[in-house]
Amino acid sequence: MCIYYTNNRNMTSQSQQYEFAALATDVVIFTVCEEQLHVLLVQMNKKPFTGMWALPGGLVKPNEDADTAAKRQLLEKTGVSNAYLEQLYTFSRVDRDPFGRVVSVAYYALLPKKTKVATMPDYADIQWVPVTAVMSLAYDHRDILQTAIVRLKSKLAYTNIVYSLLPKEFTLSEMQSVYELILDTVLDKRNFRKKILAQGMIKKTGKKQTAGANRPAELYTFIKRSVQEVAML
Amino acid sequence: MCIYYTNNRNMTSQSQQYEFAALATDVVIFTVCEEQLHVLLVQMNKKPFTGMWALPGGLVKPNEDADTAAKRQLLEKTGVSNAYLEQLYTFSRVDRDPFGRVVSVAYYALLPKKTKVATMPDYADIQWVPVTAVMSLAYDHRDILQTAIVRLKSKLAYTNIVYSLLPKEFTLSEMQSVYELILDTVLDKRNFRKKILAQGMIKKTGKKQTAGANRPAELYTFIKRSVQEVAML
DNA sequence: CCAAAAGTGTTGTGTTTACACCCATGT
DNA sequence: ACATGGGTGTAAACACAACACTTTTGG
Repeated sequence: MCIYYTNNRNMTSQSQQYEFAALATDVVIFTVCEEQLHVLLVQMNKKPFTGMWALPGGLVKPNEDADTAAKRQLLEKTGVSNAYLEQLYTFSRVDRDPFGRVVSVAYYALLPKKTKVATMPDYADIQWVPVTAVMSLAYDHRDILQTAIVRLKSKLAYTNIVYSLLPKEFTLSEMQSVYELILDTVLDKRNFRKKILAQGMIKKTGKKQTAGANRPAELYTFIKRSVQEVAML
Repeated sequence: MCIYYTNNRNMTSQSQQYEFAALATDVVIFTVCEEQLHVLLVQMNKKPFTGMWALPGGLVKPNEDADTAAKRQLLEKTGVSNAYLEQLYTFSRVDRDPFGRVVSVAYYALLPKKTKVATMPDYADIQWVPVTAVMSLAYDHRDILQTAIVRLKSKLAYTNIVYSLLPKEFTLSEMQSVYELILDTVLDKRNFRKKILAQGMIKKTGKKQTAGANRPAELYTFIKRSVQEVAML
């Protein structure tokens, strides 16, 4: 665990004042279920945070860039490999990790539904938690989560990423409810449908979804599942 | 230059597969002058990039977080300490630096006008360059610059940060021209003025600015110089 | 008096909002 | 038959886009 860099850029005579940092990623994994925005949290079983909850994360390996590490974290924790994943912000407070200089490149991911998660040997527990129910978290993870929520809200309004929170086929009511839950607004059903359909981004599948004692809903699907900048609301 | 971390988070028996990285910041410093968006570049005098141009940047010190390091870079290169400065993105490609693992937390800064810059001993030269004239850059700095330009455009449209590119007192024509240059659009003078004045973010100073053989322009100033999310155009 | 940039309103068009009832199904 | 959520149109208010001439100054 001793690494020697000889000739680094800008490292002149006073190079002893520079240090190396451990590089980590933490991933804020969101999903919508039971009419609430949920985030995936792990419970730590190591000191000094034993018993506390934290975002899933870990060190970046020598042959990985941060994106790859985040993708790996997501896969390890959820088994999902094709979710929406975006770099969020880099957190580098000197004292953010009690064990030393650890810089975290934070990411956030969006999953279409509550995926079953397996408890991992490294953690005491792993759970989906409604964001409104999140109390204190280890490290600076509260800040990371807060930053992720702000980013998610703004991305929902200005892009079509809502597709990554919805299953392949979905009803317009489901879609509207995702906006209402996350943006904490109430939307007019008729106006919402008019606007969304006018974007031309989704189409009817022809199928219908029967759910209980009411009229079955048309199922829609996204024509393109790629991010585009569009004013959604 | 040998650093030993004993007990890091998530570092279990297989910890030898983890490595430490040097942490750097690079700062994309923008300004508008001579009817063009300019970026501040430094010319390297060290191998293997001797003679090539790059973004100003350097290693983060042990007692600094990335924000502080970026602020220091900006101050060292321009003498400016109160500019708009925002984290942009973290670049972590494994081979982005030929000397070893260097992760760069990139920032971008906005200055109100072409500040005189002093050549520093560490660099062969330092210059304002129109972004359209930038050819290849050292490291992955071309990507960083491209990312910064995209971010700047979107921030200009959705926030009031244009204040950070304008002097304390400015004319509406100057303001319009900043939008036109950066967003590469042509705006209608009357509609622009109507909209900007309707935001209520700027007010007349009462002073006028005479510039050549024409009618003097009213000077305006921002009521609040803080970032707000507003649809500007 | 000419050149050059500053300043100023109106009208048509499109977009957004507000709002209430019928439809299809399961129990 | 009734409870439940799905689905639909219209009118008024507002925002946006297009458009041309007068004003003030310096040379």
